[in-house]
Amino acid sequence: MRWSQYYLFTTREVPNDAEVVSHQLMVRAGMIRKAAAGIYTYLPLGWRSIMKMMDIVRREMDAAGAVELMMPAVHPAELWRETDRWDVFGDLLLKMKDRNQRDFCFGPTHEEVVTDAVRHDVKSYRQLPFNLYQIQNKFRDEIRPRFGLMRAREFLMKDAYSFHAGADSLDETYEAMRAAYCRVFEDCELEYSMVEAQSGAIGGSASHEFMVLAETGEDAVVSCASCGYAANVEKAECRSLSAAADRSDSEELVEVSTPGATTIADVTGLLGVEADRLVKTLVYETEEGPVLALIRGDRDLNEAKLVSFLGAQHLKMAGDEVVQRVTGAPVGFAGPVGLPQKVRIVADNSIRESSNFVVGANKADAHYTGVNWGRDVDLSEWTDLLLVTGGDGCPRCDGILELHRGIEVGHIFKLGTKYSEDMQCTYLDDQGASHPMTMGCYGLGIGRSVAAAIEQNHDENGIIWPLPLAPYEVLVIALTRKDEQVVEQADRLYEKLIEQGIEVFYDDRDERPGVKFKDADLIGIPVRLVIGARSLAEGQVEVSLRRDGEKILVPVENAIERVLELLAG
RNA sequence: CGGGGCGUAGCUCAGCCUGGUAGAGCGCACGGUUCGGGACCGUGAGGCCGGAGGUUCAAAUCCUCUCGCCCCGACCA
Repeated sequence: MRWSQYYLFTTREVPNDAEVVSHQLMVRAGMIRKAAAGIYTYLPLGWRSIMKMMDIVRREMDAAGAVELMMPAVHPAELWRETDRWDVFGDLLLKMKDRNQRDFCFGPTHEEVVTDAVRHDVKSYRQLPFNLYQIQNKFRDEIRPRFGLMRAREFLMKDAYSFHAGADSLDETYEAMRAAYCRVFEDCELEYSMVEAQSGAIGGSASHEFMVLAETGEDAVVSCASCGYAANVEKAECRSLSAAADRSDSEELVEVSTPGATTIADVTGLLGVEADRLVKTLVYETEEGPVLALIRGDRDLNEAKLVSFLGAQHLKMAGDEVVQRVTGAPVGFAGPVGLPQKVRIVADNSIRESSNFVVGANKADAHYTGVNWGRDVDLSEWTDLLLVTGGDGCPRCDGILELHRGIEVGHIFKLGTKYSEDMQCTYLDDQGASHPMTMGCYGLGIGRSVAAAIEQNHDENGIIWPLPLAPYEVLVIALTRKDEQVVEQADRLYEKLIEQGIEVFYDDRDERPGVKFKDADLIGIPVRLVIGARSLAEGQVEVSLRRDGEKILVPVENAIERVLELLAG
């Protein structure tokens, strides 16, 4: 493709609404254009990379035995009401009405639609298993779309759904999908990590996320270098923390005055104790009333763990009024001892084995010291509520966990029978007995993967495409339009490369060399072939890789050969 | 949705505090000089200052309301 005939406009300025580097570079390189918050046009150059990603995903899905189909983007509300998700998904569902005021939504995911199709078509265990996938625009009315394609409201996703007669069959497909996802991200040359994950709103039992490691990732993951354990911090476990306080339980319960000390830092400063001697008391609201959660003062609580322990539908930090009502004190002085009313208390294992803690006294400007479980307060509900972080002990071996940031580019779930039960998607077994089908589902963010690739592959001058995702493989630059020799040779080499089946982009614009080099760096095409008057006078052209920039002068007649060599790696 | 910030030319921004008829750089068009890492000179086009209402002789500027966008939190491929 000749640039002069293409639709590509780069910019020098970084757009004022782009925060992360992949977003900035995609806009500057003329790959995407924003239509509204989280809603983008994929411009021709961007669309090519997106299509490359889709091709890779298709190839691996097909190879893993999945079958492609295309489901509607618009879903009737009735299907979503069958699983209750019309309400559970909440405002994330982009809803609309048709002319008859019937409710519809734009599909954010397709469990309902695919299950509806399957329950009509499939009746027998003999027809199982199968795995259906599509690549389609999804719609989620995100509370906060951001970072360009990283969290968009309309975004391309590959979603697959497998149906089985029983868990063993699901396990096989799940494993095949896991392997296929690994191949996809390896094919893209991305540095990624598969981690244990929380299954979230989609539901189900086991689930794994595929994380591209990047500073700007919105997720945190921990991993163990010794045994390979890796998990999203939402899900991660760790070895029990070493006992924080002495075990003597000799100290007496004493109320101490702590005026204005509403934070852990305030209290440790005032009392001269370490933060791990404090117990943080967090007040949460659930649909079944308030709950207190206790955790060691130097650590954070993992709300996902609390939710699943409580089995709650909704969980949020209590507001000031609720805290006042439940503890009888303003925010900052809550504690488990001497509460004005009976409240459910859940305590983290991190504080179970230790004693002589400091807690809030449930009145303004006061804390207790020397608190001991059993003697001063009875705690019956113990569980793991810890938000694991770097430096914690690996739960599987004696290694130490490292903390990384990651971009969630894929997520696979064992759904079990959650949807098939709600929607009566059943089959008859060989005894003629009816069972709900066992399901799996497998999502992969197309645009997000491309954005993640840029996060991982760029420098101060622009994108450095991994070859498999590059919009074109080779960029031919005619450094000037004024020199007939240069133009003639560049045209010829461009045609030759096309004949070789190479995807080649040709900068044939009448621009100054500096502009062309800057743009070349920005759009990041992996292999560059420069034809300039100076070297051509000596019968040479210049071949280089975007990644290292090292320029090799080669005789014109060897140029194609060298380019092919570089492409081959 | 809570907290913060911003809407002025295609892009990045100044002007606003202290009201007086709209600015710069880049980009774009034309002419000229240039031509291996975003050249230079000249000329020019381009803005109901996000929208509505109000105060005022006079509003980009002050006030009210609205819409949009961005950042921090809960959500997720």
